[in-house]
Amino acid sequence: MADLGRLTPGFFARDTVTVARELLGKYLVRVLDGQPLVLRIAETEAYVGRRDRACHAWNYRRTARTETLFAPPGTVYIYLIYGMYHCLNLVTEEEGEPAAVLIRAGQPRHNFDILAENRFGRKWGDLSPAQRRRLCDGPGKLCRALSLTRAENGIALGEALFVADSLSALSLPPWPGDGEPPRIAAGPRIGVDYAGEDALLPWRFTLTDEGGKYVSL
DNA sequence: CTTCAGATGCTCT
DNA sequence: GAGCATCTGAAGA
Repeated sequence: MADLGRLTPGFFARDTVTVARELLGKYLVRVLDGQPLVLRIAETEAYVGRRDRACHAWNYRRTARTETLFAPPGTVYIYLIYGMYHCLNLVTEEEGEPAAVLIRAGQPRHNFDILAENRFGRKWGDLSPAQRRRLCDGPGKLCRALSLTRAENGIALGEALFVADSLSALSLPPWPGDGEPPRIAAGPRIGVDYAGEDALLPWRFTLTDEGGKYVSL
């Protein structure tokens, strides 16, 4: 029953903007030392190399870094940004089409103490309300809380990291409000001014329900 | 609540 | 050598 409810490569082998929208409300699971750290995905962005100047692999640009974007759908793409933070992406479309969804924010759902330790070096109970609210409300913070680095770049979704459809698929109790159909807003992506006209594409998606408190900036 | 400077190192020109 | 799909802490409104 463990694999039921996990998103498969087929989910990711589709239009990237659609995948970015549909990942909202799904559960990102990071398994660390046998413990599942669980976030409800609250903010995503689509990057499409074929046509998108904001994408590292724009116009099929192939370098050591972008090589992962050409991998099969469901591959994990993690890169270092500003010398000290990491960004988590999930590769989409057919193999050879360089595209991915950036996971920008999530709401803590399970193993709060480990998430808090990874990010602040303290347990959940010792965090201020502001720290709790901001635990995973940005791509760098999310990677820190989940202990994801370039060590995980290029792996396939599987044992160490995967996306689940529901909490029940993880044998976790329901979370109040998570059962409702997600309300979604779209807007321009963050920090891509260098991309010219493509910076205006409404390819950033956020939850606007309770999850709206957990999206970046 | 807001703005702002500085951190820090990899990637590509 | 320039720039980057970011974050933090300090200072002010």
